[in-house]
Amino acid sequence: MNTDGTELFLENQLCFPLYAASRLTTQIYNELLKEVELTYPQYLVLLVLWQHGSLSVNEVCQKLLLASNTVTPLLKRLEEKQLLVRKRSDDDERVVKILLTEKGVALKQSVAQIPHKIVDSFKDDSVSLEEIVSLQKTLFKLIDLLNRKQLE
Amino acid sequence: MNTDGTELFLENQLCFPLYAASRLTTQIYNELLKEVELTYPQYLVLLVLWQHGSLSVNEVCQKLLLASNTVTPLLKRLEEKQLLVRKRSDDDERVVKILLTEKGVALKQSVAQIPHKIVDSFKDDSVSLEEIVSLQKTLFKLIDLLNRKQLE
DNA sequence: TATATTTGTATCGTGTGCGATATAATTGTA
DNA sequence: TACAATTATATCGCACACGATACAAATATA
Repeated sequence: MNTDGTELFLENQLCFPLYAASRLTTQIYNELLKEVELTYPQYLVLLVLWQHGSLSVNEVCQKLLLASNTVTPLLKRLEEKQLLVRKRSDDDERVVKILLTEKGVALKQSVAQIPHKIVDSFKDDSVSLEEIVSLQKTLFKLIDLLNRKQLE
Repeated sequence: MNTDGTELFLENQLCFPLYAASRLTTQIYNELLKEVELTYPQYLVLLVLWQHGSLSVNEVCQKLLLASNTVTPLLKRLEEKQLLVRKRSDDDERVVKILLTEKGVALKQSVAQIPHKIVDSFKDDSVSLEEIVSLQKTLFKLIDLLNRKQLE
């Protein structure tokens, strides 16, 4: 294990490929999301709401690893689109609950075919399923590590 | 190989971890870059210029996989900081050449210790060097694949 | 119970990313 | 040589991200 190599590796070859791969993947999503007039971050918010039902702003933040200064405006835009409603909690007046509207619930059907299209986008001999599985595993470990560092 | 599993995997577990890991990693860089008053994208521009010397706007775009609508304002901010100069090429009047100033060249020394600090940030038992190497490899394959799709 | 601290959400300002488009210079072609 | 297509760069508008900060509600503590 070469210390110099490790440093250069992390320096020039880990952060940038993460940055580039993230942008390129998001671009593919955005193309597919165009027809339902959603952005990728908006789609992420809906994904967690479809999965978990009603959540507080803070819970959405936790799931997406984003802060309220990003999530609040995002939720406002989704409320303008009438996909959800923001409602102050009665139990704790600080908490704002996010509730999907009928339109918001219904939208799930309209994006149901996106996973298929994404799979098609990725269909290629250059990256195997095993590699993707391994990639995903390591990414989650990395996220966990970085998330812990951040809270220190 | 389960087709359903693959779809769900790519759908919910590849794009989001890329997005989250990229943001979290960039945040660590930004903290370290604060003292030299650079952002992470600005640092990327300087990295390619330090490595390759004078480049055209288009060459910077190619290296960073960004378009001119992102890179041009980035270069303008770096020019305001007097780290580089933009100069129209004589050969081809469409081309703008980017030249590092003395200050821009000198800044390389000020960020020389960042790789060490990043390595420290990542020092953890949860992710091995082998995993990171494998991660990086797959990311570059993925970038290549996505880049090719984009040009189609 | 008063007050200090913490928590949940929001606001503000700056810097990206990027789709759409514009413009000028160059190249290709009839 | 005209004129169409391409190329390099820039502009504009919008939607994030995020650091810094504000503020009210809840909780902890003296």
